[in-house]
Amino acid sequence: MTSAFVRGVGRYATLDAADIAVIESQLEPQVRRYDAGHDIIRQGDKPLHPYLILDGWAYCYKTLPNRRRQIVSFLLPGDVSDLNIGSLRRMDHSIASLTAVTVLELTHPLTSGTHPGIAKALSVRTLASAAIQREWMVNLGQRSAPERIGHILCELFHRLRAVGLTSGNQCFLPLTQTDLAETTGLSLVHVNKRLRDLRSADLLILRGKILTLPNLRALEAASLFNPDYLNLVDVADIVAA
Amino acid sequence: MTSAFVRGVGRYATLDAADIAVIESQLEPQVRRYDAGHDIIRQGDKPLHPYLILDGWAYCYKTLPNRRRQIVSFLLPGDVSDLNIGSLRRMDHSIASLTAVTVLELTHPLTSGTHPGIAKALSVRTLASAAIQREWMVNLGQRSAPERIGHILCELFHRLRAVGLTSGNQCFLPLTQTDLAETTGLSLVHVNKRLRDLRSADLLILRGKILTLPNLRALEAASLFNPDYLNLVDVADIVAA
DNA sequence: CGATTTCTTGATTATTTTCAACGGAGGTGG
DNA sequence: CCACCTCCGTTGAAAATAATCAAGAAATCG
Repeated sequence: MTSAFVRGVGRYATLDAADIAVIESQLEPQVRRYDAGHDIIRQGDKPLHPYLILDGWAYCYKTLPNRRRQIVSFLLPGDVSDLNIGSLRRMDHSIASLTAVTVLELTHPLTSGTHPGIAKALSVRTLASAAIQREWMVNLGQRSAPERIGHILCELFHRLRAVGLTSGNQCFLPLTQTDLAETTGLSLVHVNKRLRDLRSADLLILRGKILTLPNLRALEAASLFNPDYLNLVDVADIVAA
Repeated sequence: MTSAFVRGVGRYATLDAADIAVIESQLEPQVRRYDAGHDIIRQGDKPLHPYLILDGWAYCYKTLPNRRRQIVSFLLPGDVSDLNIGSLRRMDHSIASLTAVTVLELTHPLTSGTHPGIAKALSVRTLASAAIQREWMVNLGQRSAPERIGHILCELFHRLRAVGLTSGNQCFLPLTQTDLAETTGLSLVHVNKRLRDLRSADLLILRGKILTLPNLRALEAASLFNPDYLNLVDVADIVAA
């Protein structure tokens, strides 16, 4: 259970033995599980505390009065939701589970200055999320439909690989085309058609919920994808070198 | 000089006399001025420290290899750029001045845990930026062209009003139509035409660099704008109540 | 197995971009 | 002071891109 924390968060700062002991001793009571497809917290609710994803996929979204939705981020194992969220009066967005998820509720002792190593690691992780959000704005504002779709798939693949959740050129991808549409700001029908183009250009295979990227470099090039913004320490790249 | 700090940041947390003394004693050496239209730090550079805007407008942007640009945020007086930015290897975005700006460089003593009141106020401010970024994603992904343009103008007006930079229904707006295009992810030509529509619907007047909103409520409604996400403590609303 | 969700496709319509051109404002140097 | 230049705003027309509408096929789930 600790492993997702260390994999996802410990990577960005040195956690000493005392830090890890704190995490382990405080883990048990604050771990929660949610089934797939449930809201964990809703837009308008009073915020409680940040969450660290231990296992499964979650996502953040905002709803407009006209019922349209925009997915604003994905939370993968090791990811953290907004750290100081407790300071706000109301949630400006909802967080929901995409698959069954296990989360760690980050109650005060873990995020406060009492354990500087942990707090530092968490805040660097938050900074990484901010960089991802900026890149998503570029995606939504400046890239064409096929580029947007390819870009988000490249991003997810890189992020999953960094936490050991890929195998070869494959990963689990629990997204429907509707989810992809709400992520990329495109209509469902358009996502379907551009996905077909990418498939027939042999840039991806999407069957069941398994995504295969037969030629990651080519998809990256076609999507104007550059992984620098992710600030990942990529295990696969280290091993390959 | 302290006033912009207290107006923009002190609003979100209680700063005690000692905090304010620290800020004032450390202000002088770290204040810098930039002329309009200059990069303060560039994508790819090694990050130095966060900035607090004391006066003037700055903005953050990302450039794609194909020369297209996306503006990802505006920094108004009292706003802070990413706090822990020093932890990253390279800037994922550039920061530039739109007008002449005065900034406070937030060197370590101000952001560290040594002055918890200041650190808290700054981190709440960062959280507010994250909420704004999420709303921008909704803007880019889910709103139509006229809604996008109206929405960003409403946002800027509210943010300026919250720091006392509006007078009546007017404010200074140093943006060209090209800037608006790079913010909203639209082409320059299209921004020009939708702006004309908004003008002829009497929802805005834009002459020189003065923006007038004769009917803010109507523009908000037309743009699906709801100010909750800004988490502002709005002086004008308090006075009006 | 039936019911529901998800995926797929074609046709039509709407929105947005691109291309091309011109006018005005403001600054610079002769 | 005027000629010139550049940046900014404006407009019309054509082309490209994406949304909407409608309907049927495939997959998934109790």
